[in-house]
Amino acid sequence: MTNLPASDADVVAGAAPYKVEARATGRTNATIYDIAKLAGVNPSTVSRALSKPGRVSAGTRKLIEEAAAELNYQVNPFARALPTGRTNTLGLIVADITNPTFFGTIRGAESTAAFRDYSLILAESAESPDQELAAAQRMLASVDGLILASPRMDDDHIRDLAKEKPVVVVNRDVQGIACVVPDVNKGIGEAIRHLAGHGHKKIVFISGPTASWMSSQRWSGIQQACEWSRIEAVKIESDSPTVKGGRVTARLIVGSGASAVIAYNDLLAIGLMQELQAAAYAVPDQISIIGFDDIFGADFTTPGLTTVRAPMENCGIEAATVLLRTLKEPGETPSTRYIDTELVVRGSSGRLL
Amino acid sequence: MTNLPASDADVVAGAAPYKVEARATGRTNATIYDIAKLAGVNPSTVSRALSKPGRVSAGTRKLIEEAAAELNYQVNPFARALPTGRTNTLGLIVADITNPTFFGTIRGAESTAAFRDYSLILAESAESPDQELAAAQRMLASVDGLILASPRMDDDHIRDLAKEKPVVVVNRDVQGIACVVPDVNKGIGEAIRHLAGHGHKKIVFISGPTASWMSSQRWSGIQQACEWSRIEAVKIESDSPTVKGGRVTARLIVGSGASAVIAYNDLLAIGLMQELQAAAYAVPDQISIIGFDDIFGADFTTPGLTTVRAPMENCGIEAATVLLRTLKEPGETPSTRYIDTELVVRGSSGRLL
DNA sequence: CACCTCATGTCAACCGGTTGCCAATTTAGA
DNA sequence: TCTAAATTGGCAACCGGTTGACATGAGGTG
Repeated sequence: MTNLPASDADVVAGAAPYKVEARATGRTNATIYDIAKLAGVNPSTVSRALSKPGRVSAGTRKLIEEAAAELNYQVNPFARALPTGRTNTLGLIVADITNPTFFGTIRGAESTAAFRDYSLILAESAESPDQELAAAQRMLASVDGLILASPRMDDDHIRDLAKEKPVVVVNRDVQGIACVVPDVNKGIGEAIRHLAGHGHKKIVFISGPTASWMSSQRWSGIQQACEWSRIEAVKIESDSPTVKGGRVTARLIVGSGASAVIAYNDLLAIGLMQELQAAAYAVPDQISIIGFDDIFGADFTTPGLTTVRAPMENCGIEAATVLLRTLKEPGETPSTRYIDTELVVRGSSGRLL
Repeated sequence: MTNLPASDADVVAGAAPYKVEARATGRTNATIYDIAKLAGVNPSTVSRALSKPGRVSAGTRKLIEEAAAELNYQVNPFARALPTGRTNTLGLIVADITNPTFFGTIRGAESTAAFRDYSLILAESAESPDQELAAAQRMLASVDGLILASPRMDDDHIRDLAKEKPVVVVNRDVQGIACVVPDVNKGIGEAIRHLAGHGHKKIVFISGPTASWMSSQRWSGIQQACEWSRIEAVKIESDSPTVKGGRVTARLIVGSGASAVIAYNDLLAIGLMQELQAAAYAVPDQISIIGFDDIFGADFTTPGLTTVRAPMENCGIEAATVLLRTLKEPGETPSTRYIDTELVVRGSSGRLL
């Protein structure tokens, strides 16, 4: 009840409002200052011991590391990011999380990032260029670099992003940007030789969305390979690259006179196969079907789907690897990396009976 | 070549080492200080105008917002997180990114988080309890809360994590932790009634991993429903809850005398169906097959797989919603939420012929 | 034994947004 | 018109780890 202690306590309380807040938010972790106190050194020595090897004597370093271990110390990533700008985080934006093509990309990027002690922030654009750009903008501040998987936005927008932070694009070739793209040619070559070897003379390609860069890549690859193998190739448009879209094209296929179909992706191929089988067409005895991607579930069908596998997990790994390398050694001129594709032969393709 | 300008420049360079660094790391964004200068107010006023509505006059607020827009200002999440501890980020750890069961969870959590302007950090534990715990520990520092989807670690470890930051568990019931769990009973009831209505008298349940909480849930639900419907139910163990595991059990099924099978998950069901069909058993004419989850691709099979759908996207949404609510209004006692399941009837189940 | 080099440790400013406290200003009420 | 109440604005400390500049001490050489 005397004035002095009370006022003294007030002053102290007023001087350190954050301590209260800190406890309230559960931020009770040890700091480098605690370590410094325990180890009897200066905080900055602790900082250097933990982040710059060689700057501190082995003995002191060991002392500090022991103290850190004893206090169960974990660096505060925000405190580290604030002055340095290094966030140890990668951003990944995919067009559609439920599209199985991206599962592999996500996994590859995540595992690669985790291996180098980077975190991965994931966002989805729901196939909308605007949402995609907005998500990228939001992310920019909190990541060291960005991976865009099958981006839907303009090339120019991508290049704008790349001016702020390193960007790697998967599944699309953008001038002046580091890209990771499946090289369809190897897989397509295998597919066409496979069909030619089984006596097919005419095939149909069911294309994807007309604006899709990938679809045109695949079609021109098929045309080239067919020319080489003296196979006639025609193109049929699909309204959407989905199972349903595949079903719809079945009628057109039947009338085309082709004995084999290559679809822009597995979903189309599966839909087509379902519809043909429902109409009592035998696959592959009457018609062979080949897809693209080798998505999860491509082997669930009866017969299993023959498909040109795009190793998306490898693309994710490669994209993250390129990005991490760029972060470590900036200045490299961006280039496009090609990931080999390969034909996975299952039951849906074979000899005509 | 005169001394004065040179030394002057040196001093300036020495005095502001961070500016150089800032440019090098691309951190060229506007700050609240830039806004303050442009709007002619104090930086703290800017801070309040942007984060605390009502603390600043409408006019000043508008002025500040215009300045912010003109400078294309984005808050620095690290600078905000450092003093407040609020990161506006949620962490999600899944056991296996390539397991299609989790796709829905990821999407649901991501969309819910994004809607409230939260970011989502994703990590995978590769089914390892140790890796899972390590990932969670790493994440703790950078997120406001954590979602654990089908965690593999001990209950106690989960509770330890929950002492640090709010935790929501999906697909498992942990005492004292907020959980989101599919309630299998509705779907199972529908499945058993469906089978009973088609005249089945004896069914087999192919169990999942023996340690799996979900598997025992499903089995006891099936037992109860079967008792009610006067159906005999027996259990067969599988070595792994995969397509291959399903194939292996086919022999056992054939010898069991049951006319219908319910598998712990869709992968098992699909493997079983493939193997039975390969041995010329007719599905569903000779045997009905029902799975669990309704994973991506469950409708790729011929016939399509009848399955008890676990709406994992809803689980992800619910988990993120619960977590965000907890962050806004702490103190709520954690409880378990149940998400309804439902039977999706496709071609793999029906009347015996 | 003095001098120089090099390794090691210390100091203090800094990143950018937040917030408790108090001063200044406006508005309302008497 | 003057005072009291209510807004609004400004100051400065603070979150925690990083880093350039400098001090200190140990080891090596002539």
